[in-house]
Amino acid sequence: MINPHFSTKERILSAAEDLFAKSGFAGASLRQVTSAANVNLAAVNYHFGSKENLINELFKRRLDELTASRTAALDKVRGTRQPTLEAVLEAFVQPALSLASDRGGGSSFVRLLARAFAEHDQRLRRFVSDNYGHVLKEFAKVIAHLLPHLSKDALYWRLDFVSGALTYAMSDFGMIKKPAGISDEQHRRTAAEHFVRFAAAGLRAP
Amino acid sequence: MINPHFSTKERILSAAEDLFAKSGFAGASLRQVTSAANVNLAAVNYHFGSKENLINELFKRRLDELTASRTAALDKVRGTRQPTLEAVLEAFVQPALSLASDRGGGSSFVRLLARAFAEHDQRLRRFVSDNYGHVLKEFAKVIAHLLPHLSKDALYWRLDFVSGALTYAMSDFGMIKKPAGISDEQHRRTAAEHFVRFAAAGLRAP
DNA sequence: GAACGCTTCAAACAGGCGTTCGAATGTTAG
DNA sequence: CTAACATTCGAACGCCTGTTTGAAGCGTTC
Repeated sequence: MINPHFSTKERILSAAEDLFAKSGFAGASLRQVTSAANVNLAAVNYHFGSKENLINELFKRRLDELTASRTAALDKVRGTRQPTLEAVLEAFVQPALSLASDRGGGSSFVRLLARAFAEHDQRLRRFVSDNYGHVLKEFAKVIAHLLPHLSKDALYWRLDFVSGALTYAMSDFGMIKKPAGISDEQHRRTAAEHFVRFAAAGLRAP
Repeated sequence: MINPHFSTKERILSAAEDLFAKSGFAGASLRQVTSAANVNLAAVNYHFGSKENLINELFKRRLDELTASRTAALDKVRGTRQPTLEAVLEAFVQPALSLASDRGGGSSFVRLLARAFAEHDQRLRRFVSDNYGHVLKEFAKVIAHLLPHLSKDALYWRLDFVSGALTYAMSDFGMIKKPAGISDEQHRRTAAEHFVRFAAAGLRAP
């Protein structure tokens, strides 16, 4: 399961991602993680200091990547002459989708994100919103500009619905919904198309 | 916090609901639960058999209530001459909202539902879908009838987005989004209005 | 080769976990 | 009052938790 060529630190991160996604942060123990990573138990505290810090590093690794490619995609859309709502949404979804399809185990992380959102653990929520909230604000600004008729309140609610829809839909990827005989890549593309269409219409609601 | 007039069993259920919503099923211990409920530790295993069974009973108590009132609301809508999509969505959301506003602590349960959704614990998912999936199917049928132009696939995806958006938004009720000086009841009503409008438009997307 | 820093290791730590047990207590029926 | 039952209680069970410790294994540098 875990590639032995990777460093101890990376193997711990990968195994932790998988196990936390499967059993939750409290549900998966460090012994399970280190055993899956083929690593000594004490390695976690040596490399990460504590279980809690391991969780933070885990999010940092993926979210840095995710927000970077989201920012890039958004800038690209902004550069075009007439940005459409669909294009902005695409810029938001596509990076998450390619993360989920990453061979490096990003699909577990997508489920982990959904879990983190459901948890009302203030510490984790704070960490995420502090470090990555600004990207979401950028998207909100562009979308607000594209929907000038919408009140601040309504926009706020609808953006929340959009992120909820995305989070939960993504957390199911590869679980139950994929029909047999369709490639992962194709599955994700149709997922993205459905989502963008749905979200754009919802945001444009009268 | 916990009403001492209630029976041991009920106090355990209430305390468990709160604590599990706050810390997760693995994160909250029976000692925390029984201590919050002002009840002896052994009472849980005496009344419920095990922690796992306590969790099941917890869901049963609320979901029975929720699905019953959803079914009633749907039947009412079905009885009208020209059911609108908005009315059907209202029938789906309103029972969840009044559960969340229930003085009996239903608001914790709403967050618990969001958590259960995010957990990919097969046991729990199975329990929920086995016992309450038929109500969702009823809603899906009515909505499908109202949107005849939609393919089965598209409908499936969009219903998933809708439930994701709802779950996610509801899990935040009373947390950060409520502006000061607005009553809970009013807050929930505007939430429902925003949601129905958003979801209806998304479902109707071209 | 000795000394160094970095990493791994087995073992142990104190503490919390779900569950079980037998005695004590409370409640109901004859 | 007594017998029978239901519930509560404190204590303990064995197991698992995150973390710490000190020694052992390394490759590098003097």
